[in-house]
Amino acid sequence: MAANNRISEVVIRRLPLYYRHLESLEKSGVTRISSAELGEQIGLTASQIRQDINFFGAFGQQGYGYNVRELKTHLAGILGLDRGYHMIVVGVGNIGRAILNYQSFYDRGFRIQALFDANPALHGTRLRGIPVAPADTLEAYLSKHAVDIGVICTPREFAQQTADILVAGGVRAIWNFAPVQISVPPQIPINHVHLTDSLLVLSYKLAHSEQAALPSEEDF
Amino acid sequence: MAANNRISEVVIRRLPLYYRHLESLEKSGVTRISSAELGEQIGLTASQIRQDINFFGAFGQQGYGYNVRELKTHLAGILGLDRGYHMIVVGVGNIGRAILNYQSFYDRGFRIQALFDANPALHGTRLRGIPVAPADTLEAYLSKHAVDIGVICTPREFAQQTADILVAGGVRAIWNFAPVQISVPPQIPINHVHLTDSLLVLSYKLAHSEQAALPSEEDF
DNA sequence: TAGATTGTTAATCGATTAACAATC
DNA sequence: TAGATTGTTAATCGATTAACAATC
Repeated sequence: MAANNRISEVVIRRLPLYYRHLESLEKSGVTRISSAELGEQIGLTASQIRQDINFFGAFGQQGYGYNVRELKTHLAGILGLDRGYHMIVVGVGNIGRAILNYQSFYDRGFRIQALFDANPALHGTRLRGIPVAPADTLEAYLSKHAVDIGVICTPREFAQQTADILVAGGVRAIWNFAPVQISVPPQIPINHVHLTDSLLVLSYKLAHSEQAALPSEEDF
Repeated sequence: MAANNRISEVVIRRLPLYYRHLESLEKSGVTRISSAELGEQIGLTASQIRQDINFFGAFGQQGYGYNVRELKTHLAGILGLDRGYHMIVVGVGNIGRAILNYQSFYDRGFRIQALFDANPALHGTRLRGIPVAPADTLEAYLSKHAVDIGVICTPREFAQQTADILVAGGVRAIWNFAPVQISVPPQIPINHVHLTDSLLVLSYKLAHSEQAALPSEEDF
């Protein structure tokens, strides 16, 4: 599906935005939309939206625009949401639990099969119905189960070794929340979520915003 | 500090990476580094690094490179980390707690003063020493305390109204974790953390990776 | 000093926007 | 059909890379 050859990263990163917005349009009962309307709603130009979509195919219709449900379905396919994914989460501290609680992941086909944690108090318990196994049983688990996405929510010092075990065990992609750089073989897609980076960008904007000039250092 | 006029977003988003890397170099005892070495280590060209840094000033020295500690200090200033920020977190579910547990935010000057939650069981308790107040006391709290950054970790349906209260109460920037689009006045910097987007990008990459062609649909 | 490496300008590359013929 | 809006090519804009003189 999809003429995928070398789509640029900036385009790929806009796809989830398109997808989310189409989902919400569909929920509101909107059945068709033009690139101009869509652009206005999500803050992009109509040109850019048409360009982006046309990297993958001609899903619109001249004189009409796009069928919301149809375009959404195409995007789901392009994003790989038309298949199911098996996920495991290693480390069920707060971030691990936050992910577990995201119902929308489940709805989009991302199924968490198992949880792993070093804390013995959690072993044998279930969180949201999913069993928590000892972290040192991860390797054995992977030898018996096919896992698509491994989510790393361990403390930073265990992140790399966890990634190594995941990759050796055949996990096909890594989603890393540990605040440390992790290296994996180049064919394994990996996404890092650096919360700190997001906060520092916000800090930059705050420090350089108009308002920033006015208030004094500390007013507490 | 800093010739800040209209630095492009892509440059700004690289600053935290530079900063984090310099921190780690400093910890390892590295005192000087050239743009070529730095580029190799973080995967950018030497040219790009020099360009990025020079938007803010000439912090290097010909024939020598950059002094790690000095450049880090400059970047801290540029990012606004040389001042302290007062933060509050609204909603202390898993994401709220995860943020609370990020020691590194505290170390960089982001101080969480207060927590708010709708759950009565939490009222009057403390998490990591920080008191949890009822969500409906947020407005009163803001009338008495100056807050720089408001972190929204509420369920999606309360996110916009929380943002409205924060902005009306004088909060200067918003960090939003609720999976919904929030609107605030244009002068208020806002950063959205969309975990779903990150997962969908990973899904895209997995669906279009080399390996993806080989395995069958479901092998479980 | 000679060697190294920055700061900065110029050249290239890629992404966005504009324009318009095709067509529903 | 006439009007609307896509798909797509061309023009513009911006970001990255290359090059090199300045200088430590």
